[in-house]
Amino acid sequence: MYSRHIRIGRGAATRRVRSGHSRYHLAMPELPEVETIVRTYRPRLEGRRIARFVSRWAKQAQPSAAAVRRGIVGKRITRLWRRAKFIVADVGQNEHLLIHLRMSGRFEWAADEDKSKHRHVRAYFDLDDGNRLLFCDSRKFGKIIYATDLEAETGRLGVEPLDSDFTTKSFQRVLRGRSRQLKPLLLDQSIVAGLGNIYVDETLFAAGLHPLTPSDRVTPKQVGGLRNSIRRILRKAIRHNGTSFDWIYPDGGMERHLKVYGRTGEPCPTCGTPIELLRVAQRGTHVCPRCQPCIAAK
DNA sequence: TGAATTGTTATCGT
DNA sequence: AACGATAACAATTC
Repeated sequence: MYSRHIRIGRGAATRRVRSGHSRYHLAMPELPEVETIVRTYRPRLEGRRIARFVSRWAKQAQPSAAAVRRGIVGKRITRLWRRAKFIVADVGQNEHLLIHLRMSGRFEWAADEDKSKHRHVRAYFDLDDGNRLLFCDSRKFGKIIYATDLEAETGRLGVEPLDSDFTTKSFQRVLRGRSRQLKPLLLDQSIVAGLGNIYVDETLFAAGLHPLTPSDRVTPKQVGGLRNSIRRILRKAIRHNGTSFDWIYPDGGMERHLKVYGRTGEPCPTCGTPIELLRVAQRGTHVCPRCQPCIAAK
């Protein structure tokens, strides 16, 4: 077992990567991680009836803990799927349980013998097969939502990047129609849904684009490259079960394939120039200054 | 101890 | 006014 330490900014927390019992946990579930979770839990959740729901931190339940309980208890989960970073459980005609993990949310089984994972239990679901599903979330930013109108919850989300309607042509219309820095644009869930800090940095590097590039300065060829990079990297990340920096996603393997994220100061895999850490849209942002030249605004 | 962490939303500025 | 950038916020960790 090895660990790698990464510093972000002056005096920032040290991250221990791929360390078995790390207590430095900075999980950031994005589309590939949520997809992995859905695939992992689907066999044990689809077809199950929810016998009990208990909320221990009511603010995370919407519209209220009581409304979630009334909405889902006694209902059968007919389908578990994903929309952007939402986990969606269909529990009836026009009835849905949506879970957003935000920064630190995760599922655990109460029966798991490793009880060290059972800290920060904020809610749990008892199933008709006797299993108890825990919702753990140290930062309490996650959301548990009961919705009869799915559109009201997800209607503002943009295109699914892996869907066929995410085309270079449609993406180009979006980029050309405004002048906005690429990184905040890609983080905006109402445009392309599901990207977060890790995959935005990775896709911009793959496309050779600087995060501050104004969207209307991106050439048609570059738009195609960026769109293809987004799809290629997300698919690859899903294939590797997402990125795991810690115990929250113990089985992910994508972190070994990240080229700039979390690699400040390390040589760029393409040209050897040290990876730089910038702050863009309040986020730690990793770039190769040579492969991703900065382009001025119009 | 205060700075760092993310996605969403409110507010500021041009 | 409309849009883009920025700050605030949720709470926790060391």
